[in-house]
Amino acid sequence: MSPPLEITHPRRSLDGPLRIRSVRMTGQPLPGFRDFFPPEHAALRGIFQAWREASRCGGFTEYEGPELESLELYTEKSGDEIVGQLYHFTDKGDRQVALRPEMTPTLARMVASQHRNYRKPIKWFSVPRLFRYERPQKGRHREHYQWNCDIVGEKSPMAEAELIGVLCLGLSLLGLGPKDVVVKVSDRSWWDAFLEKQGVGETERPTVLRTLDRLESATTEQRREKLGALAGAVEAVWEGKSADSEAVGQVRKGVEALGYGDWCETDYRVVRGLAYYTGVVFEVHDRAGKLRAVAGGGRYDDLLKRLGGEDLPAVGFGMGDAVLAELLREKKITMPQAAGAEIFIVAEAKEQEMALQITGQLRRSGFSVDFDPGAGKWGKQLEMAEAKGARWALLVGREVGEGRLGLKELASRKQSEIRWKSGTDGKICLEPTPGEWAKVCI
RNA sequence: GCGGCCGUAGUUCAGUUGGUAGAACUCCAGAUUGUGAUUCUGGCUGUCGCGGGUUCGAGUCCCGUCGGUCGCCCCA
Repeated sequence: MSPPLEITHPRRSLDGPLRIRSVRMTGQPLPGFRDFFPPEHAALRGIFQAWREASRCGGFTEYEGPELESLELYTEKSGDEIVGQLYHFTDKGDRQVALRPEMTPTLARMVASQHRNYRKPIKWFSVPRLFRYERPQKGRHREHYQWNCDIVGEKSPMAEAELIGVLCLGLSLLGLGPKDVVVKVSDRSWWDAFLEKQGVGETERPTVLRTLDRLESATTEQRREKLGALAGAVEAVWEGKSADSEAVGQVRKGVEALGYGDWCETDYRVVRGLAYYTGVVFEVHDRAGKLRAVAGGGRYDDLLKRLGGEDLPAVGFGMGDAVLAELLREKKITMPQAAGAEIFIVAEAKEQEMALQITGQLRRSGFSVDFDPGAGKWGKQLEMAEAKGARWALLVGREVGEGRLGLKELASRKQSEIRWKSGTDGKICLEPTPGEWAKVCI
Protein backbone atom coordinates (compact mmCIF):
# COMPACT_ATOMS: atom_id res chain seq x y z
CA MET A 1 0.00 0.00 0.00
CA SER A 2 1.38 3.40 -0.91
CA PRO A 3 1.93 5.91 1.87
CA PRO A 4 -0.92 8.33 2.42
CA LEU A 5 -0.83 11.29 0.14
CA GLU A 6 -0.46 14.53 2.01
CA ILE A 7 -1.59 17.82 0.57
CA THR A 8 -1.31 21.18 2.23
CA HIS A 9 -3.88 23.87 1.75
CA PRO A 10 -3.23 27.52 2.47
CA ARG A 11 -5.89 28.87 4.74
CA ARG A 12 -6.32 32.58 4.73
CA SER A 13 -7.71 34.21 7.81
CA LEU A 14 -9.07 37.74 7.81
CA ASP A 15 -7.14 38.86 10.85
CA GLY A 16 -4.38 36.32 11.35
CA PRO A 17 -1.37 35.04 9.46
CA LEU A 18 -1.58 32.39 6.76
CA ARG A 19 -2.49 29.10 8.40
CA ILE A 20 -1.75 25.75 6.90
CA ARG A 21 -3.84 22.68 7.53
CA SER A 22 -2.70 19.40 6.14
CA VAL A 23 -5.26 17.03 4.74
CA ARG A 24 -4.50 13.35 4.85
CA MET A 25 -6.05 11.25 2.14
CA THR A 26 -7.54 8.60 4.36
CA GLY A 27 -10.52 7.56 2.29
CA GLN A 28 -12.76 9.46 4.64
CA PRO A 29 -14.79 12.45 3.48
CA LEU A 30 -14.22 15.84 5.06
CA PRO A 31 -15.65 16.24 8.57
CA GLY A 32 -19.41 16.54 8.52
CA PHE A 33 -19.69 15.45 4.89
CA ARG A 34 -21.24 12.17 3.88
CA ASP A 35 -20.53 9.52 1.29
CA PHE A 36 -23.63 7.90 -0.12
CA PHE A 37 -22.85 4.34 -1.14
CA PRO A 38 -25.55 2.63 -3.20
CA PRO A 39 -27.60 1.42 -0.19
CA GLU A 40 -27.62 4.86 1.45
CA HIS A 41 -28.17 6.56 -1.84
CA ALA A 42 -31.17 4.36 -2.57
CA ALA A 43 -32.65 5.38 0.78
CA LEU A 44 -31.98 9.03 0.02
CA ARG A 45 -33.67 8.65 -3.35
CA GLY A 46 -36.67 7.16 -1.57
CA ILE A 47 -36.92 10.27 0.59
CA PHE A 48 -36.57 12.57 -2.42
CA GLN A 49 -39.27 10.67 -4.23
CA ALA A 50 -41.71 11.18 -1.37
CA TRP A 51 -40.86 14.87 -1.18
CA ARG A 52 -41.30 15.41 -4.90
CA GLU A 53 -44.48 13.39 -5.06
CA ALA A 54 -46.05 15.32 -2.19
CA SER A 55 -44.99 18.59 -3.82
CA ARG A 56 -46.51 17.54 -7.11
CA CYS A 57 -49.78 16.51 -5.47
CA GLY A 58 -49.85 19.82 -3.66
CA GLY A 59 -49.52 21.79 -6.88
CA PHE A 60 -45.98 23.00 -6.26
CA THR A 61 -43.44 23.32 -9.07
CA GLU A 62 -39.72 22.76 -8.74
CA TYR A 63 -36.98 25.38 -8.95
CA GLU A 64 -33.28 25.43 -8.15
CA GLY A 65 -30.69 28.09 -7.41
CA PRO A 66 -26.92 28.37 -7.02
CA GLU A 67 -25.11 26.45 -4.28
CA LEU A 68 -22.79 29.41 -3.84
CA GLU A 69 -24.15 32.84 -3.03
CA SER A 70 -22.73 36.20 -2.12
CA LEU A 71 -21.91 36.32 1.59
CA GLU A 72 -23.89 39.48 2.11
CA LEU A 73 -27.10 37.74 1.08
CA TYR A 74 -26.87 36.10 4.49
CA THR A 75 -24.96 38.60 6.63
CA GLU A 76 -26.99 41.69 5.92
CA LYS A 77 -30.63 40.99 5.99
CA SER A 78 -31.66 37.61 7.26
CA GLY A 79 -31.32 36.41 10.82
CA ASP A 80 -27.81 36.85 12.11
CA GLU A 81 -28.06 33.55 14.03
CA ILE A 82 -26.95 31.85 10.86
CA VAL A 83 -23.91 33.97 10.14
CA GLY A 84 -21.59 32.45 12.73
CA GLN A 85 -22.06 29.06 11.13
CA LEU A 86 -21.67 29.99 7.50
CA TYR A 87 -19.40 27.96 5.27
CA HIS A 88 -17.78 30.96 3.64
CA PHE A 89 -14.54 31.93 1.95
CA THR A 90 -12.98 34.31 -0.54
CA ASP A 91 -13.01 33.07 -4.12
CA LYS A 92 -10.33 33.60 -6.76
CA GLY A 93 -12.01 36.80 -7.86
CA ASP A 94 -11.73 38.18 -4.30
CA ARG A 95 -15.47 37.86 -3.76
CA GLN A 96 -16.81 37.02 -0.32
CA VAL A 97 -18.96 33.97 -0.95
CA ALA A 98 -20.84 31.41 1.12
CA LEU A 99 -22.23 27.97 0.45
CA ARG A 100 -25.94 28.40 0.99
CA PRO A 101 -26.98 27.54 4.56
CA GLU A 102 -30.68 27.75 3.74
CA MET A 103 -32.82 28.23 0.66
CA THR A 104 -35.09 31.08 1.71
CA PRO A 105 -32.75 34.00 0.87
CA THR A 106 -32.09 32.49 -2.57
CA LEU A 107 -35.80 32.02 -3.11
CA ALA A 108 -36.48 35.56 -1.97
CA ARG A 109 -33.81 36.90 -4.32
CA MET A 110 -35.16 34.89 -7.26
CA VAL A 111 -38.78 35.76 -6.61
CA ALA A 112 -38.04 39.42 -6.07
CA SER A 113 -36.32 39.69 -9.44
CA GLN A 114 -38.89 37.79 -11.53
CA HIS A 115 -42.16 37.76 -9.64
CA ARG A 116 -44.01 39.86 -12.18
CA ASN A 117 -43.70 37.00 -14.62
CA TYR A 118 -45.54 34.66 -12.28
CA ARG A 119 -49.13 34.76 -11.23
CA LYS A 120 -49.70 34.82 -7.46
CA PRO A 121 -49.74 32.88 -5.35
CA ILE A 122 -46.43 31.37 -6.40
CA LYS A 123 -46.10 27.81 -5.13
CA TRP A 124 -42.57 26.55 -5.55
CA PHE A 125 -40.51 23.76 -4.05
CA SER A 126 -36.89 22.71 -4.15
CA VAL A 127 -34.61 20.01 -2.74
CA PRO A 128 -31.35 21.90 -2.27
CA ARG A 129 -28.16 20.68 -0.63
CA LEU A 130 -27.29 23.12 2.14
CA PHE A 131 -24.09 23.74 4.09
CA ARG A 132 -23.08 24.95 7.52
CA TYR A 133 -19.72 25.07 9.15
CA GLU A 134 -20.42 23.70 12.57
CA ARG A 135 -19.75 20.74 14.76
CA PRO A 136 -21.33 17.54 13.45
CA GLN A 137 -23.80 15.81 15.73
CA LYS A 138 -26.56 13.29 15.62
CA GLY A 139 -28.90 14.25 12.80
CA ARG A 140 -26.76 17.22 11.91
CA HIS A 141 -23.79 17.40 9.58
CA ARG A 142 -22.04 20.16 7.66
CA GLU A 143 -24.16 19.39 4.65
CA HIS A 144 -27.69 18.16 4.22
CA TYR A 145 -30.55 18.01 1.79
CA GLN A 146 -33.67 19.94 2.62
CA TRP A 147 -37.13 19.87 1.14
CA ASN A 148 -38.38 23.45 0.81
CA CYS A 149 -41.92 24.46 -0.04
CA ASP A 150 -42.96 28.08 -0.20
CA ILE A 151 -46.03 30.09 -1.10
CA VAL A 152 -45.37 33.69 -2.09
CA GLY A 153 -47.98 36.38 -2.57
CA GLU A 154 -50.72 35.01 -0.37
CA LYS A 155 -51.77 36.53 2.93
CA SER A 156 -54.54 34.08 3.78
CA PRO A 157 -53.91 31.57 6.58
CA MET A 158 -54.97 28.95 4.03
CA ALA A 159 -51.41 29.25 2.68
CA GLU A 160 -50.09 27.94 6.00
CA ALA A 161 -52.77 25.24 5.97
CA GLU A 162 -51.71 24.25 2.45
CA LEU A 163 -48.09 23.93 3.46
CA ILE A 164 -48.83 21.91 6.56
CA GLY A 165 -51.04 19.68 4.45
CA VAL A 166 -48.28 19.02 1.92
CA LEU A 167 -45.84 18.49 4.76
CA CYS A 168 -48.10 15.84 6.29
CA LEU A 169 -48.64 14.25 2.89
CA GLY A 170 -44.89 13.99 2.38
CA LEU A 171 -44.44 12.37 5.78
CA SER A 172 -47.29 9.95 5.18
CA LEU A 173 -45.78 8.89 1.83
CA LEU A 174 -42.74 7.87 3.82
CA GLY A 175 -44.84 5.75 6.13
CA LEU A 176 -45.10 8.18 9.03
CA GLY A 177 -48.38 9.11 10.66
CA PRO A 178 -49.88 11.20 13.45
CA LYS A 179 -48.81 8.56 15.94
CA ASP A 180 -45.20 9.13 14.97
CA VAL A 181 -45.03 12.88 14.51
CA VAL A 182 -46.82 16.02 15.56
CA VAL A 183 -47.09 19.40 13.87
CA LYS A 184 -46.88 22.11 16.52
CA VAL A 185 -48.43 25.39 15.47
CA SER A 186 -47.80 28.75 17.06
CA ASP A 187 -47.94 32.44 16.17
CA ARG A 188 -45.08 34.85 16.43
CA SER A 189 -47.17 37.94 15.81
CA TRP A 190 -49.39 36.89 18.67
CA TRP A 191 -46.30 36.66 20.87
CA ASP A 192 -45.22 40.07 19.68
CA ALA A 193 -48.52 41.63 20.70
CA PHE A 194 -48.46 39.74 23.96
CA LEU A 195 -45.01 41.00 24.83
CA GLU A 196 -46.03 44.52 23.95
CA LYS A 197 -48.88 44.26 26.41
CA GLN A 198 -46.43 43.01 28.98
CA GLY A 199 -44.44 46.19 28.47
CA VAL A 200 -41.53 44.75 26.48
CA GLY A 201 -40.09 47.35 24.11
CA GLU A 202 -40.09 46.78 20.36
CA THR A 203 -36.33 46.43 20.11
CA GLU A 204 -36.13 43.88 22.92
CA ARG A 205 -38.88 41.62 21.63
CA PRO A 206 -36.82 39.64 19.12
CA THR A 207 -34.28 38.95 21.85
CA VAL A 208 -36.98 37.79 24.24
CA LEU A 209 -38.44 35.52 21.56
CA ARG A 210 -35.07 33.95 20.94
CA THR A 211 -34.74 33.41 24.66
CA LEU A 212 -38.14 31.74 24.68
CA ASP A 213 -37.01 29.46 21.87
CA ARG A 214 -34.07 28.32 23.94
CA LEU A 215 -35.98 27.95 27.18
CA GLU A 216 -38.38 25.41 25.78
CA SER A 217 -36.66 22.56 27.51
CA ALA A 218 -35.34 24.50 30.52
CA THR A 219 -36.47 23.96 34.09
CA THR A 220 -38.96 26.23 35.83
CA GLU A 221 -36.18 27.76 37.91
CA GLN A 222 -34.06 28.55 34.86
CA ARG A 223 -37.04 30.19 33.21
CA ARG A 224 -37.75 32.35 36.24
CA GLU A 225 -34.15 33.41 36.27
CA LYS A 226 -34.00 34.34 32.59
CA LEU A 227 -37.42 35.84 32.21
CA GLY A 228 -37.85 37.54 35.56
CA ALA A 229 -41.18 39.25 35.86
CA LEU A 230 -42.40 37.75 32.58
CA ALA A 231 -42.08 34.18 33.80
CA GLY A 232 -45.55 33.87 35.25
CA ALA A 233 -47.36 35.20 32.21
CA VAL A 234 -45.24 33.10 29.85
CA GLU A 235 -45.93 29.94 31.81
CA ALA A 236 -49.64 30.62 31.59
CA VAL A 237 -49.32 30.88 27.80
CA TRP A 238 -47.30 27.70 27.57
CA GLU A 239 -49.92 25.84 29.51
CA GLY A 240 -52.48 27.06 26.99
CA LYS A 241 -54.41 29.15 29.46
CA SER A 242 -54.09 32.62 28.00
CA ALA A 243 -53.28 32.31 24.31
CA ASP A 244 -55.86 32.79 21.59
CA SER A 245 -54.24 33.52 18.25
CA GLU A 246 -56.93 33.86 15.62
CA ALA A 247 -54.51 32.97 12.85
CA VAL A 248 -53.56 29.69 14.51
CA GLY A 249 -57.26 28.82 14.78
CA GLN A 250 -57.83 29.45 11.08
CA VAL A 251 -54.77 27.50 10.05
CA ARG A 252 -55.79 24.53 12.15
CA LYS A 253 -59.28 24.62 10.69
CA GLY A 254 -57.84 24.52 7.19
CA VAL A 255 -55.48 21.68 8.06
CA GLU A 256 -58.37 19.76 9.59
CA ALA A 257 -60.44 20.14 6.41
CA LEU A 258 -57.47 18.90 4.37
CA GLY A 259 -57.56 15.76 6.47
CA TYR A 260 -54.64 16.25 8.84
CA GLY A 261 -56.42 17.51 11.96
CA ASP A 262 -55.02 14.73 14.11
CA TRP A 263 -51.45 15.60 13.13
CA CYS A 264 -51.73 19.08 14.61
CA GLU A 265 -51.42 20.65 18.02
CA THR A 266 -51.30 24.24 19.13
CA ASP A 267 -48.13 24.82 21.08
CA TYR A 268 -47.04 28.32 21.95
CA ARG A 269 -43.62 27.15 23.02
CA VAL A 270 -42.66 27.04 19.34
CA VAL A 271 -41.35 30.43 18.23
CA ARG A 272 -38.52 29.40 15.83
CA GLY A 273 -35.03 30.75 16.15
CA LEU A 274 -34.75 32.62 12.86
CA ALA A 275 -35.46 36.31 13.14
CA TYR A 276 -37.32 36.75 9.88
CA TYR A 277 -40.53 34.98 10.85
CA THR A 278 -43.43 37.35 11.30
CA GLY A 279 -46.59 35.31 11.82
CA VAL A 280 -47.71 31.74 12.21
CA VAL A 281 -44.79 29.36 12.77
CA PHE A 282 -44.78 25.58 13.00
CA GLU A 283 -42.47 22.67 13.67
CA VAL A 284 -42.71 18.94 13.18
CA HIS A 285 -41.42 16.81 16.04
CA ASP A 286 -41.37 13.11 16.71
CA ARG A 287 -44.07 12.22 19.24
CA ALA A 288 -41.51 10.85 21.65
CA GLY A 289 -39.72 14.20 21.60
CA LYS A 290 -36.32 12.55 21.44
CA LEU A 291 -35.04 14.04 18.20
CA ARG A 292 -34.49 17.50 16.88
CA ALA A 293 -37.26 19.13 14.88
CA VAL A 294 -37.91 17.16 11.69
CA ALA A 295 -39.22 20.21 9.87
CA GLY A 296 -39.96 23.83 10.57
CA GLY A 297 -41.45 26.82 8.88
CA GLY A 298 -43.64 29.83 9.08
CA ARG A 299 -44.65 33.16 7.66
CA TYR A 300 -42.03 35.70 6.69
CA ASP A 301 -43.97 38.61 5.23
CA ASP A 302 -41.15 41.17 5.44
CA LEU A 303 -38.23 39.22 4.06
CA LEU A 304 -38.81 39.79 0.36
CA LYS A 305 -39.10 43.49 0.91
CA ARG A 306 -35.87 43.52 2.85
CA LEU A 307 -33.96 41.38 0.39
CA GLY A 308 -35.34 42.41 -2.93
CA GLY A 309 -37.46 45.47 -2.40
CA GLU A 310 -40.73 43.79 -3.40
CA ASP A 311 -43.37 43.75 -0.72
CA LEU A 312 -44.79 40.24 -0.97
CA PRO A 313 -46.15 38.07 1.83
CA ALA A 314 -44.62 34.62 2.02
CA VAL A 315 -44.76 31.43 3.99
CA GLY A 316 -42.69 28.27 3.74
CA PHE A 317 -41.10 25.31 5.45
CA GLY A 318 -37.96 23.21 5.29
CA MET A 319 -37.41 19.56 6.11
CA GLY A 320 -33.90 18.09 6.34
CA ASP A 321 -32.95 14.56 5.32
CA ALA A 322 -30.77 13.86 8.37
CA VAL A 323 -33.28 13.99 11.22
CA LEU A 324 -35.91 12.47 8.97
CA ALA A 325 -33.67 9.48 8.20
CA GLU A 326 -32.99 9.14 11.92
CA LEU A 327 -36.71 9.05 12.61
CA LEU A 328 -37.39 6.53 9.84
CA ARG A 329 -34.71 4.29 11.26
CA GLU A 330 -36.17 4.59 14.73
CA LYS A 331 -39.60 3.68 13.40
CA LYS A 332 -38.04 0.76 11.52
CA ILE A 333 -39.44 1.98 8.24
CA THR A 334 -37.54 0.29 5.45
CA MET A 335 -36.36 2.31 2.52
CA PRO A 336 -35.89 1.18 -1.09
CA GLN A 337 -32.94 -1.10 -1.83
CA ALA A 338 -30.30 -0.27 -4.39
CA ALA A 339 -31.35 -1.91 -7.64
CA GLY A 340 -29.13 -3.38 -10.33
CA ALA A 341 -30.14 -4.62 -13.74
CA GLU A 342 -33.26 -6.75 -14.05
CA ILE A 343 -31.89 -9.00 -16.78
CA PHE A 344 -28.42 -10.58 -16.70
CA ILE A 345 -27.07 -12.16 -19.84
CA VAL A 346 -25.15 -15.37 -19.22
CA ALA A 347 -23.20 -16.29 -22.32
CA GLU A 348 -20.75 -18.83 -23.55
CA ALA A 349 -17.48 -17.18 -24.58
CA LYS A 350 -18.00 -18.12 -28.23
CA GLU A 351 -21.42 -16.53 -28.28
CA GLN A 352 -20.39 -13.21 -26.76
CA GLU A 353 -21.09 -11.25 -29.92
CA MET A 354 -24.62 -12.62 -30.07
CA ALA A 355 -25.00 -11.86 -26.37
CA LEU A 356 -23.98 -8.26 -26.99
CA GLN A 357 -26.46 -7.92 -29.84
CA ILE A 358 -29.27 -9.14 -27.62
CA THR A 359 -28.07 -6.87 -24.82
CA GLY A 360 -28.15 -3.81 -27.05
CA GLN A 361 -31.54 -4.74 -28.44
CA LEU A 362 -33.07 -5.19 -25.01
CA ARG A 363 -31.57 -1.98 -23.70
CA ARG A 364 -32.99 -0.02 -26.62
CA SER A 365 -36.37 -1.50 -25.72
CA GLY A 366 -36.10 -0.06 -22.23
CA PHE A 367 -34.96 -3.04 -20.19
CA SER A 368 -32.05 -2.82 -17.80
CA VAL A 369 -29.55 -5.43 -18.87
CA ASP A 370 -26.16 -6.41 -17.50
CA PHE A 371 -23.59 -9.04 -18.41
CA ASP A 372 -20.12 -10.23 -17.47
CA PRO A 373 -17.64 -8.35 -19.67
CA GLY A 374 -14.91 -10.77 -18.57
CA ALA A 375 -16.91 -13.68 -20.02
CA GLY A 376 -16.18 -15.90 -17.03
CA LYS A 377 -17.30 -19.45 -16.62
CA TRP A 378 -20.95 -20.33 -16.99
CA GLY A 379 -21.36 -20.95 -13.26
CA LYS A 380 -19.53 -17.79 -12.31
CA GLN A 381 -21.77 -15.74 -14.57
CA LEU A 382 -24.85 -17.17 -12.94
CA GLU A 383 -23.38 -16.42 -9.55
CA MET A 384 -22.71 -12.87 -10.65
CA ALA A 385 -26.26 -12.57 -11.97
CA GLU A 386 -27.65 -13.41 -8.58
CA ALA A 387 -25.13 -11.35 -6.65
CA LYS A 388 -26.07 -8.32 -8.70
CA GLY A 389 -29.72 -8.80 -7.89
CA ALA A 390 -31.06 -9.51 -11.36
CA ARG A 391 -34.46 -11.15 -11.63
CA TRP A 392 -33.83 -12.94 -14.92
CA ALA A 393 -30.85 -14.73 -16.38
CA LEU A 394 -30.97 -15.00 -20.16
CA LEU A 395 -28.79 -17.95 -21.18
CA VAL A 396 -26.97 -17.63 -24.48
CA GLY A 397 -25.40 -21.02 -25.09
CA ARG A 398 -24.56 -23.25 -27.98
CA GLU A 399 -28.24 -23.71 -28.86
CA VAL A 400 -28.41 -20.09 -29.86
CA GLY A 401 -27.58 -21.10 -33.42
CA GLU A 402 -30.79 -23.11 -33.51
CA GLY A 403 -32.77 -20.10 -32.40
CA ARG A 404 -33.06 -21.19 -28.79
CA LEU A 405 -32.21 -19.37 -25.57
CA GLY A 406 -32.56 -20.32 -21.92
CA LEU A 407 -34.50 -18.16 -19.55
CA LYS A 408 -34.10 -18.57 -15.84
CA GLU A 409 -35.83 -16.84 -12.96
CA LEU A 410 -33.01 -16.66 -10.46
CA ALA A 411 -35.03 -16.55 -7.25
CA SER A 412 -37.26 -19.51 -8.10
CA ARG A 413 -34.52 -21.32 -10.10
CA LYS A 414 -37.14 -22.16 -12.69
CA GLN A 415 -35.99 -22.35 -16.26
CA SER A 416 -37.68 -22.46 -19.60
CA GLU A 417 -36.79 -22.01 -23.20
CA ILE A 418 -37.49 -19.04 -25.42
CA ARG A 419 -36.90 -18.47 -29.10
CA TRP A 420 -35.35 -15.73 -31.13
CA LYS A 421 -35.34 -14.86 -34.78
CA SER A 422 -34.09 -12.06 -36.98
CA GLY A 423 -36.74 -9.62 -38.05
CA THR A 424 -36.91 -8.16 -41.53
CA ASP A 425 -34.99 -5.09 -40.35
CA GLY A 426 -32.24 -7.19 -38.79
CA LYS A 427 -33.59 -6.77 -35.27
CA ILE A 428 -33.53 -9.68 -32.93
CA CYS A 429 -37.05 -10.66 -31.87
CA LEU A 430 -37.55 -12.66 -28.70
CA GLU A 431 -40.53 -14.89 -28.24
CA PRO A 432 -42.06 -14.45 -25.80
CA THR A 433 -41.02 -10.84 -25.28
CA PRO A 434 -39.43 -9.91 -21.94
CA GLY A 435 -42.71 -8.38 -20.83
CA GLU A 436 -44.26 -11.84 -20.82
CA TRP A 437 -41.48 -13.78 -19.17
CA ALA A 438 -43.30 -13.86 -15.86
CA LYS A 439 -45.98 -16.06 -17.45
CA VAL A 440 -43.49 -18.45 -19.03
CA CYS A 441 -41.46 -19.23 -15.97
CA ILE A 442 -44.23 -20.35 -13.66
C1' G B 1 -15.94 27.25 21.41
C1' C B 2 -16.44 23.35 25.78
C1' G B 3 -16.96 18.22 27.82
C1' G B 4 -17.77 12.37 27.90
C1' C B 5 -16.66 7.95 25.14
C1' C B 6 -14.06 5.85 21.03
C1' G B 7 -10.01 5.15 16.82
C1' U B 8 -6.74 -2.47 15.55
C1' A B 9 -7.45 -6.09 8.11
C1' G B 10 -12.23 -3.82 2.92
C1' U B 11 -16.31 -4.37 7.09
C1' U B 12 -17.76 -5.70 12.27
C1' C B 13 -14.82 -6.48 16.20
C1' A B 14 -11.34 -9.61 19.85
C1' G B 15 -6.61 -8.74 21.88
C1' U B 16 -6.23 -11.13 29.04
C1' U B 17 -1.37 -7.76 35.03
C1' G B 18 2.62 -3.57 29.05
C1' G B 19 6.43 -8.84 25.79
C1' U B 20 6.01 -5.75 18.25
C1' A B 21 -1.24 -8.93 16.18
C1' G B 22 -6.18 -12.53 15.61
C1' A B 23 -11.50 -14.16 14.38
C1' A B 24 -15.81 -13.80 11.49
C1' C B 25 -17.78 -11.87 7.24
C1' U B 26 -16.51 -9.61 2.50
C1' C B 27 -13.40 -9.72 -1.75
C1' C B 28 -10.21 -12.63 -5.29
C1' A B 29 -8.77 -17.63 -7.24
C1' G B 30 -9.82 -22.83 -7.35
C1' A B 31 -12.73 -27.86 -6.23
C1' U B 32 -13.87 -33.62 -13.92
C1' U B 33 -13.93 -26.99 -18.86
C1' G B 34 -23.13 -25.71 -19.44
C1' U B 35 -26.57 -24.16 -14.34
C1' G B 36 -25.57 -20.07 -9.35
C1' A B 37 -28.42 -19.94 -2.61
C1' U B 38 -25.02 -24.46 0.96
C1' U B 39 -19.95 -26.79 1.48
C1' C B 40 -14.56 -27.27 1.03
C1' U B 41 -9.46 -25.40 -0.25
C1' G B 42 -6.18 -21.47 -1.06
C1' G B 43 -4.98 -16.12 -1.39
C1' C B 44 -5.02 -10.61 -0.26
C1' U B 45 -4.66 -6.49 2.95
C1' G B 46 -2.95 -3.63 8.86
C1' U B 47 3.62 1.35 9.69
C1' C B 48 -2.74 -1.20 15.84
C1' G B 49 -5.34 7.13 13.29
C1' C B 50 -0.84 10.42 13.60
C1' G B 51 3.24 12.59 16.63
C1' G B 52 5.85 12.62 21.12
C1' G B 53 6.84 10.62 26.14
C1' U B 54 7.51 6.69 30.14
C1' U B 55 9.86 1.67 29.71
C1' C B 56 14.78 -3.19 28.38
C1' G B 57 10.07 -3.55 25.67
C1' A B 58 3.72 0.13 24.19
C1' G B 59 -2.14 -1.99 20.35
C1' U B 60 -2.06 -1.88 25.86
C1' C B 61 0.21 3.56 30.31
C1' C B 62 0.82 9.37 29.83
C1' C B 63 0.58 14.01 26.77
C1' G B 64 -0.60 16.34 22.26
C1' U B 65 -2.99 16.20 17.60
C1' C B 66 -6.40 14.65 13.84
C1' G B 67 -10.84 12.03 13.08
C1' G B 68 -15.49 9.61 14.72
C1' U B 69 -19.54 9.66 18.13
C1' C B 70 -22.72 11.62 21.94
C1' G B 71 -23.91 15.88 24.87
C1' C B 72 -23.50 21.46 25.83
C1' C B 73 -23.62 26.12 22.92
C1' C B 74 -26.49 27.14 18.67
C1' C B 75 -29.82 25.79 15.08
C1' A B 76 -31.98 24.05 9.27
